[in-house]
Amino acid sequence: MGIEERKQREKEERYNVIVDAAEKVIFSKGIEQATMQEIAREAELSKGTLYLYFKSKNELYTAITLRGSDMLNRRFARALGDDHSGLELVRKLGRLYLDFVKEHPDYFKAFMHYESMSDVEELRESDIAGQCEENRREALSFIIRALQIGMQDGTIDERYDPRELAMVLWASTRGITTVTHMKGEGHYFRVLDEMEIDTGALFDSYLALLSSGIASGKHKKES
Amino acid sequence: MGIEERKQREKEERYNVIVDAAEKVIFSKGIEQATMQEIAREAELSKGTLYLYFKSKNELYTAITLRGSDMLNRRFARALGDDHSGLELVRKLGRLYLDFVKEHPDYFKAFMHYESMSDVEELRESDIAGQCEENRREALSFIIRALQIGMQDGTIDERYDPRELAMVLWASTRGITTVTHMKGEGHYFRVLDEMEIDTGALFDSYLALLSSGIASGKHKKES
DNA sequence: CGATTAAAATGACTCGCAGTCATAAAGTGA
DNA sequence: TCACTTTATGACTGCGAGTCATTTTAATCG
Repeated sequence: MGIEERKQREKEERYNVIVDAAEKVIFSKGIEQATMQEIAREAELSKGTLYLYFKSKNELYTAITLRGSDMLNRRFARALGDDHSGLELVRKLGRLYLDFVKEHPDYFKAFMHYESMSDVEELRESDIAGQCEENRREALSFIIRALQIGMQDGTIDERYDPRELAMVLWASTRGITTVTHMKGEGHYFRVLDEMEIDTGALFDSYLALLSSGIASGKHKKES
Repeated sequence: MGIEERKQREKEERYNVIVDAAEKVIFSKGIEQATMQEIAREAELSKGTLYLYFKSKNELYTAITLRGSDMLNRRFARALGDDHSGLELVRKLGRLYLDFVKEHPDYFKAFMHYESMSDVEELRESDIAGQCEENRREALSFIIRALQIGMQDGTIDERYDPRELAMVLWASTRGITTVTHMKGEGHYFRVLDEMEIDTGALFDSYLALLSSGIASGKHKKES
């Protein structure tokens, strides 16, 4: 009796069709200008149906956030499988994040929006937001693991608390990627345009700075 | 003939009355739930009048952002007058930013919203947003100055490009303050709650990390 | 196969708000 | 007091999020 399963599958399929449509519309006109009507049209469904799958427009946008964070975490997970030193792994994770932002600025925008909503009651009731939180936890755990590997193989200073340090790295890297994101097409951020700073160089500076801070004595590259 | 001046003054006064009212309403219910009608009531003016002073609800919120950034910059400016080493100044600026966020989370929320709007056309036409950009430039220039002071007095490694480094510091500090902000009342950020990390300690770690990265050789505090 | 019931989809409708604009009031100057 | 300009008003419009009574589709059973 595979009927239940088939129904389940069809439900997931519809869910994905809707999120696909939402991405098309929201990525092209922005969350504020996008309307549920248009997303419904794009998905070839009625507006009402959208509300059978998502509690609100915001939750639908959260589903997009979830997709982005899934993708990012998959990349992180893959990198952790590689055979690198802990310090290299930490750098690698940072670089993957940056690449992701450059490659998928629309998902990053969704991340930003999700964060700016973090004090809205509505979020807490949403399963989808719950999964986003789970992904955040996982991402952080990847960094912690990389740090622990580094402490074992001697590339990272073992006097740090890996959990605290992971949070510091996560947060500060997020800041750098935000700036990189805003350097992109169509953002109003004058100073960034005027100082003709290359964001690649910016990120390299950042990594060098951090590396020298977290590396164990013998692995610091001092001039 | 002080009539023109008086009119000017009255205009500014009304502007401030409106922004005061907007703060009351928006800070208490959030930008999405706040209505222009209610802000008008709070300001004891009609809704139409609000639109004589602000192009849109978003621009009104931008005016709040401007107030916040003015306040922050004033604090920065004051600190730069103090007699500190460059390295200490850089740390001081970071700490001032953090204190500001803790003291005025609502302004910081406005900052976040302003950033998440940076790709909306509308912003570019707004004088008020222009002043926000000017403030960003000024804030960055404070950091650059602190770095230059440090390079002169020998507390900061002079091999860095101060402008690039300033941007790195600005961006990464922003990331840390964001996390600190989200640790506060009513934010949905599970990992942060579960790991019972103190944000004060987090910031200290961050500062220590950076300091060891940017300090000149003789000013590093190695164990 | 109908017939019966359950589940999913629909789109017309409500409601609330951002933003407008014709009208009114207040201020200015002669 | 009148003519004219500037500022304020709130009724009004348009639009879009979210709802829900109704219809359509699909599963279940005799």
